[in-house]
Amino acid sequence: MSAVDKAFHGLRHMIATGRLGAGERIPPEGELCEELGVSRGSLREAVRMLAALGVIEPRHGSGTYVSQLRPEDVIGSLSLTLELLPLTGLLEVYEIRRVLEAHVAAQAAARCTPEAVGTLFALIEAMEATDDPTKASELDHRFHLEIARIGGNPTLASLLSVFRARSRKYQVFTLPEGPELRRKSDEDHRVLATAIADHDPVAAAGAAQAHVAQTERWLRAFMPPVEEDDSKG
Amino acid sequence: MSAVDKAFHGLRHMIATGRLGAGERIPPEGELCEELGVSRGSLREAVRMLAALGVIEPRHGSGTYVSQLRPEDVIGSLSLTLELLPLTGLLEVYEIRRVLEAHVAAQAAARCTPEAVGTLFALIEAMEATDDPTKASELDHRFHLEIARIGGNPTLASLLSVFRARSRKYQVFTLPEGPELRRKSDEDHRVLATAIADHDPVAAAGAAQAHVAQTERWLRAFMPPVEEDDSKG
DNA sequence: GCAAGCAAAGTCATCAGATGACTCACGGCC
DNA sequence: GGCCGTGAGTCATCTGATGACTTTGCTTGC
Repeated sequence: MSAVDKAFHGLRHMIATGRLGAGERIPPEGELCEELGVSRGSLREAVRMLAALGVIEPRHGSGTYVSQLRPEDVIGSLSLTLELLPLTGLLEVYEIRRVLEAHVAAQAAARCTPEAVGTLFALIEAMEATDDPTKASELDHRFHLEIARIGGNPTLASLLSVFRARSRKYQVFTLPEGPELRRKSDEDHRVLATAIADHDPVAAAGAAQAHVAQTERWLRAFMPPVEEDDSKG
Repeated sequence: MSAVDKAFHGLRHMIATGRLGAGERIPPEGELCEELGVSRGSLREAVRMLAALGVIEPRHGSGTYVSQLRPEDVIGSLSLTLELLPLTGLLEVYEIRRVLEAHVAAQAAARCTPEAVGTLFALIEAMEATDDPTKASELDHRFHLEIARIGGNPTLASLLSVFRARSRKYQVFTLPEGPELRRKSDEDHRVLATAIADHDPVAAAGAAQAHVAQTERWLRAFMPPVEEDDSKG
């Protein structure tokens, strides 16, 4: 076993067995090097691996801390790499989204509160009011995130969040056909939110599935290639 | 932006834009250091991060290669960290599994071929024939993997594979009640495989969902803590 | 007594150099 | 023609040194 592997599995084991708890600061590099029997360089590579996977978080000048180990911490690590998949992968992701969005919509319909319904319709109105495609996309994301939150499964919510981020890269609303697509999308949102407000899981699931399928059809039809994405260079 | 971040995003960008294609060998460390303007140490940390995420793969003495960028390459990176989540996270994973296993079962019922049916029943018989809980667990895994494969969505198949691995860590079959649980599990498998063979998506989805829910109930009931897992030290 | 600012220790970040280990292809040798 | 050694290329690891950042605690001035 290589030195980096030794350090990686050693650290992971410390966390798995509870010796290092969530949120806790891990020993400084020097101590860990001695305990694990590797050099600082190898240890740092192992630390970076776990950091990329959302398990630990180094803070310059302070120390390295175990993350909260919430589902979104670990699942969020996919967001940086899922968009590297080729397009066939994206279409497969849409199939998963159809199923899961339908499920969370049904769950949300069964569990939603009046306040949650208020939030949903507020987001819809904000979406309909704006002309900025970027802002609309952001509000769309928050709308679906809110439904997933109401659904009551944080792991599922973060998984869908990652999948949506992959889809959102394609910015379908900025196309010439954008306004028309947005109008249809806004309609879908109202149908979905109404079904949730009515506590009608079947209608909500159907509306969610149809909405995802619609987006997927647009994407198949226009298929704009994604090239650059470093908006925050 | 830190040196490691610069190297990480630089490499990721090269892959995202197609400058480095799937399976291709990336330039040696020295060249990349010069191009990205970082030291070898920082570059290596970035390489390790991408390797942990399943995007690239260093081979000692040969070079560093971009992975095939298949869905399982990227999604498989979750398998090392998902088991670090606390138990509440595991139960949330089961909810996702219920939905997705039901979906793939339905898809498999719609798409399955006679050969695939033969494979399924062969696995079932092997499962029923063995007394070794570990081997039974392995065959169980292959059985569900085969259904997911028939379902036709590799991304979904690898996602479910990761989720099942998390559940399998709990080794429910090694409990005193193991034999009885296995008998019930084998029954479930026959019902599921029969529904798929009959091209009955509704029955298949129901059987799959019931099977996952059953496993989940056992886990809630017995809840054996997971401590160690370094079988391959 | 208190608050602002400063100083020092602790920690991670980065770089540079050197050596070892492994892979692979080329060419000589049998 | 096949086998084997050899050397170039590449990644793996260690060591040492320096810089940057955070945190803490103390000093200083009011």
